[in-house]
Amino acid sequence: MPDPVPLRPELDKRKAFILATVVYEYVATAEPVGSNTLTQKYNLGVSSATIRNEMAELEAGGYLVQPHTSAGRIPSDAGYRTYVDQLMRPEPLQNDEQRRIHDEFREASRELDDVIEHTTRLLGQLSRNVAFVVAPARNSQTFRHVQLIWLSERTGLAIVVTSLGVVAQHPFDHPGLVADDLTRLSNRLNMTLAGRSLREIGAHETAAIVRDAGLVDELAHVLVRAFADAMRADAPPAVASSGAQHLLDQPEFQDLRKLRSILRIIEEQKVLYDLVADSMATEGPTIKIGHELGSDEITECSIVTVPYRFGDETVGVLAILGPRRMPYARLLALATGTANSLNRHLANTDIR
Amino acid sequence: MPDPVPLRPELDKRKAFILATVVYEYVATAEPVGSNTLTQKYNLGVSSATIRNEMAELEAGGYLVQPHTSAGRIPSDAGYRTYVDQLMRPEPLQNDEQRRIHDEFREASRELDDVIEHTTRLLGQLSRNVAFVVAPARNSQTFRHVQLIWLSERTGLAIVVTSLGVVAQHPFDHPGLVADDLTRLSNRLNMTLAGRSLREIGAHETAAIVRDAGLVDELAHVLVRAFADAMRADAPPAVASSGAQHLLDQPEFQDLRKLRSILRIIEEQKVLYDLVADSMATEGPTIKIGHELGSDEITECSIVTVPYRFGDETVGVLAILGPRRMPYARLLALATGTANSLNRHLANTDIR
DNA sequence: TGCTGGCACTCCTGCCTCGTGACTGCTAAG
DNA sequence: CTTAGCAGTCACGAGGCAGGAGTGCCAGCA
Repeated sequence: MPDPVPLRPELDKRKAFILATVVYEYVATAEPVGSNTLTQKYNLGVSSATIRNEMAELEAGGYLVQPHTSAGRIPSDAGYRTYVDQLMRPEPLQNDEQRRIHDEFREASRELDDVIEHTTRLLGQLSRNVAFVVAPARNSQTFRHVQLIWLSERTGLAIVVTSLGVVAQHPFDHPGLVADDLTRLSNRLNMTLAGRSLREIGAHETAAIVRDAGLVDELAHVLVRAFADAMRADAPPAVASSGAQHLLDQPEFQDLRKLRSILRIIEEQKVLYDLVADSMATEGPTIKIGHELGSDEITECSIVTVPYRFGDETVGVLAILGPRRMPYARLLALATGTANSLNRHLANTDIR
Repeated sequence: MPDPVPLRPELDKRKAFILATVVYEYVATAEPVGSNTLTQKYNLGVSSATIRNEMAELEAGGYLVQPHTSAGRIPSDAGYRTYVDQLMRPEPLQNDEQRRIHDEFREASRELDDVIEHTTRLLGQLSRNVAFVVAPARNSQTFRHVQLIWLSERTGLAIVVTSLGVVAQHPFDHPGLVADDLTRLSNRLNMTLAGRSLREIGAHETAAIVRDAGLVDELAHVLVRAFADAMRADAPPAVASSGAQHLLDQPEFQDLRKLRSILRIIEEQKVLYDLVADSMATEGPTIKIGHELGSDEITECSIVTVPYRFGDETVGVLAILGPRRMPYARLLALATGTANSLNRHLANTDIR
């Protein structure tokens, strides 16, 4: 049994450098890093024997692990964590990536679904990893407009427009619909609800407004339900994903069993959402490494998430999922840069 | 060089049975089928030597191939084709599958996107292969209603409702919008266009209607564009897919190179669409085997497609993609059964 | 003429062995 | 504290070998 990992004993400068270099090298090569590689490729000023001693201590401290006795070392979860928190140098976005992001959003549509889809694909391509994006939940949006449309004597449609331009529709049936009734009711609802958050608009409030409009009870009931359905404030947010094929390029996923469990996860929106839900509460980026993800199935993975905003509020998150051995600094820059562009785009999309 | 495959020389009854049995056995076991296996597992009434002679002739006829000298035989594309066209017995839908489909559509939503998404997942799960569904193109739908909504002095929204309940939105900006103008114009458009196919409604016709409404020229121009954008009749139809993880269960995709190229294809809606676009012109199901797919990347695959309908017209297709070694009869029944349920559901969804 | 048993031949597959190379940890000396 | 040297460990790949599955062909029989 290894000793329990001590809580971050101060690393001296040399140990820190060695740890950072092991991470860097392992991320680049996917091969366990040995003491000889370090002394030859990096200018350390000491011999490989010294590095061996240091590495042994880093292993004792829980930062490195050895896949087997006669192999080099690879970072542990704690090693990556220390690297990410303390050692990693922020990396600026490459010019061509910057440009690509800029171009993508310049010609982006104003339809939210399209934007989310395109953002996901963009992030998947640039990161060469799996990207997924949690779309804004209905309840983070603001009510703009409702229109009850008369389609025939017995069917109508409730259409709700929100701040992000999302149009939610819900059809309703009732014998004896009258166009004027619906128009009058639409106007009432609009006057009362405009500008308010979907979250705070409760069913009983709308019910009261509908009742005051003086409609047949039964019709009122149908309308309230249609309206509530169209708002659907509590529906789980959709999750779009892209780039699953990049997993195959990673040596850690040559094993088909691992690959399968991850592919299964990627196809389940609910699971993806659960993986990143808590990072929506955080202001800045979040990085989760291996076991920190809390799921046995993907202990070999890490996820970088960056929330994006609409108005003053976080409404969703961008995420990049890949092997723990991922270029954290680059992916962080990429996700952050994309999130910034998305923020700007959404702000311009607002239907004021 | 093998001789060119003769065009379907009549197979005698015994050859036909042997071919069918080889397909059946190979689909079940994924192992090349030898003459001994056939005589032992199936009651043929002749010895393995006779089967060997027959199989050699089937190979000469292009129906079977041998992976290597000392192996059994597997069906060629032509072998599968003959099996599918002439030998395969239709298989009824299993009861539990039937029930599952029924349940799924009973509680299906009335929103088209939801329905397509659920259908795709259903088909992926039941087929244990990759399923994808081409959503109805806009231009196969009928115009029901347009509503130009006034949101503020300078922004409005064009909302188009079609027969399938799809709501297309497009925002527009123009200084000095007047709610009454928009309402008046909406009414005019509705009167003229209701019930017509989106395909036949041209931009110049709408332009004429808008012009007659007596609006400022510039505003008229903006509205025509917004309306045309919302109709977007020429947009390529969306393609939803599900079940990629099932590929990993197939022995033919243990090779990561093959797997990668297929995964890449699955992520490209355009490519998926091109693979099945022509089968929308066909009345019934289509089965494409290996090279028939016309793409070098997926010669190891087959696709079963079944078109689905809305009103009198084919609007999209369900597809199942898997290894050539797929249970054609079962998947055909599955896709057909699902398409039937989808047809029924869409017919009920129509907003009359 | 068609079917069958027998037989030699081919070639994949799994298994074992063994050499090689890449590491390590340890020790003793600087 | 650092370093050179050295013995020890272990994964990995190549090569060889036996076993087995399946074929084609041939000669004999109904």
